[in-house]
Amino acid sequence: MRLFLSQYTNKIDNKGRVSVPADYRISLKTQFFNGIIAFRSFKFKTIEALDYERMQKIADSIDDLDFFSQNKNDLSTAILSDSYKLPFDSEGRINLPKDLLSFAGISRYATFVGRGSTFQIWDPAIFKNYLHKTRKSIKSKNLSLIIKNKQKDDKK
Amino acid sequence: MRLFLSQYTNKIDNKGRVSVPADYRISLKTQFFNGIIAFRSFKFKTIEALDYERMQKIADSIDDLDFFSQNKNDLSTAILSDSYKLPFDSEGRINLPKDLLSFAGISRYATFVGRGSTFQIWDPAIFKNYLHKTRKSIKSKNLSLIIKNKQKDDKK
DNA sequence: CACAATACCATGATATACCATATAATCCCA
DNA sequence: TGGGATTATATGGTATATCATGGTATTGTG
Repeated sequence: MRLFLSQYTNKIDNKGRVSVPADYRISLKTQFFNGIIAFRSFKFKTIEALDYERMQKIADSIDDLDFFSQNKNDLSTAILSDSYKLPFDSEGRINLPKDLLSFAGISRYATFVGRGSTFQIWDPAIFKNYLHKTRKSIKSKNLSLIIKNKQKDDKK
Repeated sequence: MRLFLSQYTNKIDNKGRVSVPADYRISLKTQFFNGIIAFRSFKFKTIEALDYERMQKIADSIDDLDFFSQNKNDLSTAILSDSYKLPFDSEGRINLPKDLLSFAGISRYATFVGRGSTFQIWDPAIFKNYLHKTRKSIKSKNLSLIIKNKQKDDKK
């Protein structure tokens, strides 16, 4: 079972290549494609990334929506058409398109951020700032309560 | 069923390795990962630790397709991205990252503190101080409770 | 033919696996 | 119940494998 955790900051070389953390790579190798799917985040200045099989599921769920609905058109345009298939080289690196790099404000280093079933790719400084703010706001709430509630949800 | 109890203080060697108490290790071995998940506490100057399966449940509860929810984004990032997968070596030791050590103020020795379904890793001196304060406050609470009961009795 | 994308090879640093010993806990038999 | 034997555990050190990174060769393509 895949589980993306923790943070890893790797260097982007002058060819645009960057190593995907080895810990992530194991979870990303699927039957049909050895690499990642990446697209621009809707909420943050970051690149969203996931494995091929998960993207297939998203595509399937979009197909299930009413063909003529506005939602389907918006979603398929926003996600599917804007996604990149980024295969690994033999060393486990990917080549991040300039389009995505400039969107996320990434230049020399990229921070891989685990989010459980998916992960994100941030500029190190921008992410550090975001995490700091988020931690602050959560500190005031009761974390153990949040976790308990989430586990309750699982039983549905 | 896992149940972390008691306290154990172990030495951290110059490579950053520290033995997880044997008593805890049995509860931590899961199907997919033999080790612990550790992250910075939101409440105390300590490292929070739990088993892999418990972290999976937390991750699974984040809705697959919901890229739009602000709360879920913040929460999952703060917890999942900030946690470390720390596998056991063949002797049952883990390698505590410097990031976590400095956060918890740990240097040469680490105190493992059982909390039932999870446990914490403290600096021995800081924990001793915290425990002392906690016991004090409990004592005073008990005292006030006894007094209240006595007063009830008096009314008989 | 020129260029870019991809495949292939090399290396230093780091982390992991492996082995060895000291110490503490447990067991077992007299 | 005492005390030696045995096992489990914590800790220390060394060898090995993995990983991130840099570079070169080769392929494909316009």
